[in-house]
Amino acid sequence: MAQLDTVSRILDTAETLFAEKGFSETSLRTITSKAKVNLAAVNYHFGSKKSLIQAVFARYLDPFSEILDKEMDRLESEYAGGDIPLDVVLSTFTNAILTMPSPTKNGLSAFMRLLGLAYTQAQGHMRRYLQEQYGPVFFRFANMVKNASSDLPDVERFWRLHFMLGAAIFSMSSLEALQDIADKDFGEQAGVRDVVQRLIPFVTAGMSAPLPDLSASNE
Amino acid sequence: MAQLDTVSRILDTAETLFAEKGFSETSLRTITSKAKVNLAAVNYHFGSKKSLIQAVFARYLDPFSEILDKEMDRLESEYAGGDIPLDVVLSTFTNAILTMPSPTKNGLSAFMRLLGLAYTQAQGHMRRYLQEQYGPVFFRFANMVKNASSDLPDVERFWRLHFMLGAAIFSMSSLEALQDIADKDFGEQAGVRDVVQRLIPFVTAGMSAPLPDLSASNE
DNA sequence: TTATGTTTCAAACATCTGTTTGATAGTGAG
DNA sequence: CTCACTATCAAACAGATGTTTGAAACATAA
Repeated sequence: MAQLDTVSRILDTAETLFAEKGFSETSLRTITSKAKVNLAAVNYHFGSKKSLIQAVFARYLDPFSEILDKEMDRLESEYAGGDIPLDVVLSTFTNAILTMPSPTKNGLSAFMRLLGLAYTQAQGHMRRYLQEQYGPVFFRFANMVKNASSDLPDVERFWRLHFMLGAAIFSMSSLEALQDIADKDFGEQAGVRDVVQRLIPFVTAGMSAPLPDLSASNE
Repeated sequence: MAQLDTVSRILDTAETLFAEKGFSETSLRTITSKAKVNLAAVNYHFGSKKSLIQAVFARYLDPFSEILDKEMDRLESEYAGGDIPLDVVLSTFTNAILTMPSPTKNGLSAFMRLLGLAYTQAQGHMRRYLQEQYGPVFFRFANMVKNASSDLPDVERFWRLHFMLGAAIFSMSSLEALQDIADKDFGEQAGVRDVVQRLIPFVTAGMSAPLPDLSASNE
């Protein structure tokens, strides 16, 4: 491995360790020793551990949100005001993920794990940071989904969007473990692309499922 | 609140705090002070923090797995060797969750959050514990799903099962946050039952979606 | 060269962590 | 009552954590 500068080495190592063990389970000492930099380097370059976590995310999400934004431009001009099918909208999202030049060699399964962790583990600062930083782009995407499923009641779509999100984040964040099982049990060596390609029909069908009967009483 | 004994007070408080902030983010001192018991009480009654975490899970999963097992008995005798529709199988699972007498007042959204955390956060001991302790029941359930979707290739079903799992765990673990948004944006006060009732058609449709085209090259 | 600003480093800091200890009550049986 | 057992408590323990410090090394420009 080429001798990168201190900042990059910290980011790479932190990303790997965070994805493996979580944020609070990864100490600065583990990061810095594995990255072969001094302990104080993190606080010197990033200020705090929190800021380091945000920096790890930014390195992925900055290029991704940019690509997604451009892809949505392309899509809107291509369909020129006409209706965009739902599966096309969804594929745009996943394609943006797949074509994104990975900032590190830790594939995007690492990043997906991070996303999942950020959503479930970090209750406070991380979720707020993500919303403030990348909210507009995802809001735009959510709007495209809305237009592509205009027959769906708003509330229903809201929940289904999160079902979709859950299916994606959960399976992607456990990707490596699941790939191992799939390989052992079925002899199939699935790449990230294969899993995504399986995911698309699943969520598309879920989005166009018949409406539920909510006649039962509330809790 | 009635003055419960030390063990129960610890379990209740630990459950709430774990669900709110995660396992490693919750210290024994926070638990014991909030539960108004001595710090040493946890180690005295449970042995260690790890064992406390497992005890919190056991209090939910022991009755749940028992109910699920009996429900599967009932289902098999009712259909007497015949094919059981997929949505019936899935509803059995969710009904087992919904009808389960909650050991605490922290509804089951707290427990769902715990499950999600255990799957994503606790990398080692927790997942192993869950598998060893409750593996057989869930294996039996997975088999029922298999019989109810026999037209699906094994690999495909494997992945879709995890998509399903992700949608459920993810949305349930963020349930309260999502309910707040749904209430604010759409004026709908959805209970746990409503969300589950929305989830069923979504995952059922996903399970019976058309097979994906995997012609593209691997990564 | 000197001077200036940036980066690295070992060491220490203060605080928090899970766990253990030994003393002190409380309880029920013989 | 006495004995043995269980439970609670304040205090201490040993170790890990994020962060800060002040000196040293390095680079760059005047």
